[in-house]
Amino acid sequence: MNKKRTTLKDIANVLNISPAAVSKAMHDDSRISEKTKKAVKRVAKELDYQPNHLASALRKGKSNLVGVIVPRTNSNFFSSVIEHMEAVLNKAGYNIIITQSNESFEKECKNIDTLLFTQVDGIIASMANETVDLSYYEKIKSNGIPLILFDRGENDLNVDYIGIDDYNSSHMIIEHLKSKGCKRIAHIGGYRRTRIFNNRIRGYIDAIKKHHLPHDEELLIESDLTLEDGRHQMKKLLKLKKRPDAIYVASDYAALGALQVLKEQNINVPEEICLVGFGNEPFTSLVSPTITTVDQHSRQIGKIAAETFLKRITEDNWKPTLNKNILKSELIIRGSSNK
Amino acid sequence: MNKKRTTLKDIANVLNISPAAVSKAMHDDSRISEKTKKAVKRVAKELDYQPNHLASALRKGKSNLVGVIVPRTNSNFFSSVIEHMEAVLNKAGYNIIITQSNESFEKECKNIDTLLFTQVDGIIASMANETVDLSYYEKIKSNGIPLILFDRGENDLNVDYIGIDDYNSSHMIIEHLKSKGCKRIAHIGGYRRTRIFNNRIRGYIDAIKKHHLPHDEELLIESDLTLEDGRHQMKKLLKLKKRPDAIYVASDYAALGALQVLKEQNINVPEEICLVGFGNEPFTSLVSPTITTVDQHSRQIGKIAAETFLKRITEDNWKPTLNKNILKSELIIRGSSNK
DNA sequence: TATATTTGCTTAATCGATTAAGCAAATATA
DNA sequence: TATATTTGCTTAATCGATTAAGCAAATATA
Repeated sequence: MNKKRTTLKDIANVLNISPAAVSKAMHDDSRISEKTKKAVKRVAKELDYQPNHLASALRKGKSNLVGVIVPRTNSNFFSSVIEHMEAVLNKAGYNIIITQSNESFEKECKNIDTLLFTQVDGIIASMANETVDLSYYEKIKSNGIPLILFDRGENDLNVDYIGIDDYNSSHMIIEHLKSKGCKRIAHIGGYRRTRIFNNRIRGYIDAIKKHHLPHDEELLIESDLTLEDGRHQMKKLLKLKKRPDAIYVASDYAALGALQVLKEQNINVPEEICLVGFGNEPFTSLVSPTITTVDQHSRQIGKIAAETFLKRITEDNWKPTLNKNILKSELIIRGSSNK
Repeated sequence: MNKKRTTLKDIANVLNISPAAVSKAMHDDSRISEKTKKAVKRVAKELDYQPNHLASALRKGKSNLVGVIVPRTNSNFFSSVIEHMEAVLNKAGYNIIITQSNESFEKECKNIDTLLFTQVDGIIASMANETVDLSYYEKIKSNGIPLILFDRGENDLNVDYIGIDDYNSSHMIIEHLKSKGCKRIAHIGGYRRTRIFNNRIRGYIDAIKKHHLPHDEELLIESDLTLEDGRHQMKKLLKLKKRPDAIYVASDYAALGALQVLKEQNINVPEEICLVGFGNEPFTSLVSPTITTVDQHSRQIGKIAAETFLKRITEDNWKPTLNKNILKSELIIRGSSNK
């Protein structure tokens, strides 16, 4: 019975005016009399009118939807970015469609297709670990809608990017560890092909050299940064002849894995080995000892990403260009390195 | 230059046939010749044709979008439910729009409006803690689209529901604790107004009585189940004259807060006090001691929720009715209760 | 061979909302 | 009073894809 939704035409019929007049009245067009506007709005309310979003999107050529692609939502960093991004976009009349790639290149491509198919007005994305081939992202660009990258981005795409200063973050960490008397600092880093992890590695190497600490090949490890691999790489490090006295891990998850191994082997943290993670995931302050880590200002990143999108969408003849927005990160010193 | 997207009409013009024929050819209509189909598909590929989803959704009266509302994505349970729900729905040609309520009733109402506005074909939701007024959910029902609830649901809405047997889960926990010799078992539960938490409380009370354990008012506490409140309520319990020797917490987050307090006060877990959480969040196996908890079969829940939606959408004259799908939960015994 | 059926398309309407163009009445200006 | 402008609407086209209805040619059947 309640099947049919109210349309502009229904309201028009009640008031004996044209649907066009109703449409204009609903949008407070200056050429419609106050009397008509009031009548239209009253009837709209009475009939519980809900505009058909598909029709107006089709006609206006914009859907007021923004697509979001993240490696996973199940991480405090990403869900916090999304939350604050959403707040800004909602205020501007946009809704978001969240998709997750689960760090898979294939799933990411599917997500891009899905979002383009859904006619989103723009895409805000953080790339999967696996992603090397950028042709799918080029597809977004050639579609003419804004593409904004955050955290995991690529310079080669020449689009807006929001992230933190990874290179400098490594410097902060190394300086902190040196100030605590650490002399042999290892780094469990991410894959070099991912720019942010490469920057952390470069920062690590340069900082080590700057402070005249030993730069030993066996102290620098590439990892997928999962908890499991964190465990695995930690075990490998502990088997070295010359053990490190500090480990800087490029992700909190892998750092937690490392911490588990250290505890299992009864190695005192931070007294024997200092540990630093990256990301300020909530659990870093929950485990014992609490883990020193780097805060990436997720709220700021979300807000700026959304604002950048809104800026691009209103610019008249905007062309995608590389535009980096690099935030300063914050070192959160906790138990695992505070000796 | 690349502004205009290819439309059916463009393909039609190239081949000198009607757009209607092109549409049918793309959908492999039996009344179109193989020759034409091949030609159409070839040209579609050449011109990189992407169907306009808005137009077909408007015409067909369905968007192939499913709205999802969860209290937060930043929890392993919900993100796992979503992941598996998505897999099933994608296979059936549906995409999902994820929204989070952040446990706020107001945000939840906004999300419902947003999703209805976006013309989703159905909504799969888990309710916010705050939600008592169900009128917004009634709005979904009166819209005529399927509403499927999971985890946090309400019988009064008379719709499909997928969840675990909370009442029985409490029994399993109490039996486990009794088998470990616990005699005075406290329960930090959720708000009674939320059905699942009420069921856990009822289960706790009935199991306590069944096993002739002391049912003491001061041992039963209502909480918002955040980590902070878990800490707070644990401290209160420790101040009791007759301390409990086991705590069953209705959420892993609050259980973690309780564990922190126990460790801070140098109370041995499980020897002095046993602890059991709920939800099998990943961190329960990461902290020390590892936390005994209840697995809610998130994968199953996501899968069944999606399948239920697909069933409802294809049913000819379906009327929403209460249809509970209750899964058996699984007790995962770990260090915090294994003495 | 004459009629019936099938094949392969076209025509035209439709899903609702929006907007350019236009028209008549009301009001302002010279 | 005659013309110009403004007000308040209507008409008709449009955004693309889809589909019911229909038509001519090809093929099948009597």
